[in-house]
Amino acid sequence: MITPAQFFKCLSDDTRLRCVTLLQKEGKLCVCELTAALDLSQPKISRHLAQLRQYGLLQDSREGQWVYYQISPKLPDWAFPILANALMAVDNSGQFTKDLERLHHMACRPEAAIYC
Amino acid sequence: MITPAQFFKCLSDDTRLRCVTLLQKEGKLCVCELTAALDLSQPKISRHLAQLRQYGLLQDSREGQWVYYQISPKLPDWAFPILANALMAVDNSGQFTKDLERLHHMACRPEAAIYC
DNA sequence: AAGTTATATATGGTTATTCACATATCCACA
DNA sequence: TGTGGATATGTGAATAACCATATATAACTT
Repeated sequence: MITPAQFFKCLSDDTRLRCVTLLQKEGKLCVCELTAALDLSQPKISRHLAQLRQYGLLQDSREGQWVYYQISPKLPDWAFPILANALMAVDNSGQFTKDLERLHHMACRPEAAIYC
Repeated sequence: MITPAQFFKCLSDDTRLRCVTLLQKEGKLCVCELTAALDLSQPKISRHLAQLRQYGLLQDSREGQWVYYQISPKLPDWAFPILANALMAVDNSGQFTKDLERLHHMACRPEAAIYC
């Protein structure tokens, strides 16, 4: 089980924090959506997601071609309030707002792929 | 001003997390009290405290021979709930309990120095 | 002023983190 | 079976973090 220090280390990198707070807000996103939202290279995102998955903070699930990530529901009880507070900490920040905008304006999001 | 990622990095090391949560619980402690409570070398504690001070998470104040540290009251608003949750996360853990015990059984704590 | 205690920093070595670039794997679909 | 999009990983380099030991500063005491 993840320790508090390990948990905070997961949130101590800007790329990881942006991924986690986006997932906290949006529920479930695939790698390509996170790549578009954060405007970073796919390998970079993928590595950080793997790290978060290995610590047990994220859970992945494959749906055909896409791998979706979400906050793991199996986290210890103390973790969830901290995630909620982390979201409040970054909400209203310019960075987070831009990430959300890029996500919502993304062309051909997988869930909407049928319309492309 | 400290960023959320920097703030979480402060809490991502076990030594720093133990210092911060002890201070969160006890209010104000000097270096020698923290050294006794954590049962670690004084330079190690001092370096981590300096780091926390430089990020603005802790505030120091000299009182004669002793330098006291406390959680900085000047932290951004989002930081305080996270600190409260961090305390809940480590509370009831064996480590935190032992740290508190060592602190309370410490011989000649500065505040009680007159009785030594 | 000298000695003692409390605290801070400097140095050097080891390990961990992060990144960019290239490449590999996995899956869907033709 | 092959092609392309989505995701993962291997590698090497730059940087940062951490630790132990030794040393330095600061203040109180006698």
